Amino acid sequence: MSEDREITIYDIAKHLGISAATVSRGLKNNTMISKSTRKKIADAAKELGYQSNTFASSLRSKNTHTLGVLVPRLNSHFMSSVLAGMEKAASKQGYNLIIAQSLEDADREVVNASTMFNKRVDGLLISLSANTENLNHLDSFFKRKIPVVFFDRVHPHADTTSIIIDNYGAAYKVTSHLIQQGCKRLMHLGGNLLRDVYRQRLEGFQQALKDHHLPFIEELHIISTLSEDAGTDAARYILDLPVSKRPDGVFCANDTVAVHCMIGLKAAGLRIPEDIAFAGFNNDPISKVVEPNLTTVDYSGEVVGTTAVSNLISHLKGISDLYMTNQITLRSELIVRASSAKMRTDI
Amino acid sequence: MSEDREITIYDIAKHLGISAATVSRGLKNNTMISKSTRKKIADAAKELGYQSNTFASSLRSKNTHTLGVLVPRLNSHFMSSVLAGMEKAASKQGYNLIIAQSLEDADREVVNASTMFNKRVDGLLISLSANTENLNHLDSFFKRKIPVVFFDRVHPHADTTSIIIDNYGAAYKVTSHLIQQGCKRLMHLGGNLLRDVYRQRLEGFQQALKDHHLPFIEELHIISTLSEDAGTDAARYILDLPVSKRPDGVFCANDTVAVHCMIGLKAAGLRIPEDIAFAGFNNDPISKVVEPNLTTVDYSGEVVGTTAVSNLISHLKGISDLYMTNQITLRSELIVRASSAKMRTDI
DNA sequence: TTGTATGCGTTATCAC
DNA sequence: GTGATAACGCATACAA
Repeated sequence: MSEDREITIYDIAKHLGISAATVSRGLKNNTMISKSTRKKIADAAKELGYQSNTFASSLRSKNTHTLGVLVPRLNSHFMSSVLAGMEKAASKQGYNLIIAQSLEDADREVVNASTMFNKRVDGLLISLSANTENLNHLDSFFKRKIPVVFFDRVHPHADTTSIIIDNYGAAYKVTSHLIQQGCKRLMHLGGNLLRDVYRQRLEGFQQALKDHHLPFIEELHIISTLSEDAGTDAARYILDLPVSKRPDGVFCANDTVAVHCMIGLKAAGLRIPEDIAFAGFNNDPISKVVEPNLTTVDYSGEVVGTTAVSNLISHLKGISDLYMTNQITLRSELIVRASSAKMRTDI
Repeated sequence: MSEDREITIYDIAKHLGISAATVSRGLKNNTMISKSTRKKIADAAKELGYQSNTFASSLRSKNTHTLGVLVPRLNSHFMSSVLAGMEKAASKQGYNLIIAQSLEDADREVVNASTMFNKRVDGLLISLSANTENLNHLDSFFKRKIPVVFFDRVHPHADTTSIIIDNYGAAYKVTSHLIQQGCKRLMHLGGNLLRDVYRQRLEGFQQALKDHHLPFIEELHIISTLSEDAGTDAARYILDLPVSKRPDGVFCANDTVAVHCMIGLKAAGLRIPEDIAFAGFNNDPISKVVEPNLTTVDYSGEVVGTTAVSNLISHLKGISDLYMTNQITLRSELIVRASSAKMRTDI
């Protein structure tokens, strides 16, 4: 009974004895069309089971109401919060998300960017892979003035907006806090320095040391992927150090590496924070579960996501200024928990 | 200098003095076209900065190489693993993902399904919202024979494949394990029974009780959203019970609720597993962090994702059988950890 | 191996 | 308010 042919506005037009143009307008609630015909059109559409064809529309109207999202990995707590925020904000405004991950591989990022362009996304949201070195793969976007918004793993570029937090300041604050708790030999478990986020966390750490006249000890600076295994490895590294060379406080660039380092040390009988204090970054759910609870930096992935999308869409709609805002710095907050409440050792 | 007009196959054709049809074929490496012209076309494309327009192509060829993904929430550890797996499998086969979340709201799910259809996704991957009651919103897909694959939160339907694990069996095993550890008053912290996953976990729990001649105690059956707060609430509920009425073992439908219930009880001085043993579900990262580590059921979200996508795509490509496989049950495994290693109380 | 002609479903433009 | 028509960029049936 049901033809396999697609039902089009022409079918509705024929059904009602009006033109396809009118149907097209009516379906979009164009006020030019009389209220009564609009109603007739809507009814006929429902009756015939009409479902608009988005890309026929896109082809003609030149916009897709689709945003491309390019992330290093989908499956981290932070990133999935960001995506949740993005999806929420986008769908509220009638936009869809097409999502791809680079898996920290710059080549894959290049391919994905090209796919996004071919799908003619109205805008691109991107957090760079660990080893992306330039933005050549985004040139098509820049040339065609398709707005690009960076978030988290950003890269300075004139024509874009970046959504970030003050990584430097937060790291400075965390480190100063550890120092105030009595730490004198501080360690840093950091991420890839090619990415600003991790570089700035390192720099904030270093500056805090300097301001408090403490040394930056190369031996106590480890760069890793910040994974669970990296945390376990770091614990082993610490345990292998002569006791006198061990750190008495560790600032980690994320919570995962912090927690699994703590677990490794605890298993070896070290006390936290008495022997070694800890602080992480992200306020991941595990930070509230590990014992002692992990001091960390809280900032909302969801807000990062909604902010990025809102900014992009308002730019698309021409609501924003002529030029895009260049940088949006979101709030972050130091959350002090037991892992850094070091007992005073000088009594 | 750069026109704002899009560069099309016609531009390439003109540039080379050949027909657009040849260009179209050449770009897709059609072997009909001589190797030399193919090379010329590729070169010209690069030179002119050509970028194919996916939906002009889709309009004509009637497939989009895009899969729709509809999930209750993006930001859970399990779901983001699933999505990561899906994206990996899809991109490997040249497909893209367009992702939306229902936020556990059936109405939003209806809207999203319609959007997906309007975007003419080649297939749909869906995990149902907590309160979805029927599949009417998927009728357009069924009618047009657009393949739909359910995963996790599934719903039986003739024309679809479901990717699941044996929730009943896993729950039965977990519960039996708790009983073997000496638990006699078992509690269940479950999810919405409208969803098979949670219903089956309950049923496996109940059957294990029955088989071991233990009672199912209504008072010790709580249904919740399985959130952190739900865990905290459950702890309070348990603490408010007269000591003699408290459970000596708890089986939770996910790890989040388990862990936060444990934390609440520990804060009140209860010992785990001595006073109350615990088991969860999902093998979430927190299960390896909480003390004692949480006994749980492990199954890979990533495998769920890749399986769902592979199955869908092989169906699209006509590689699979004439009819879709109806149900695929993936492996799950009981992971015994300290939270259920109850001391024997009968010595 | 290549070219011609047409249509996919919609919207923009211009006319009435 | 509504209609006729062209155009969006590409792929395909058919012809050569």
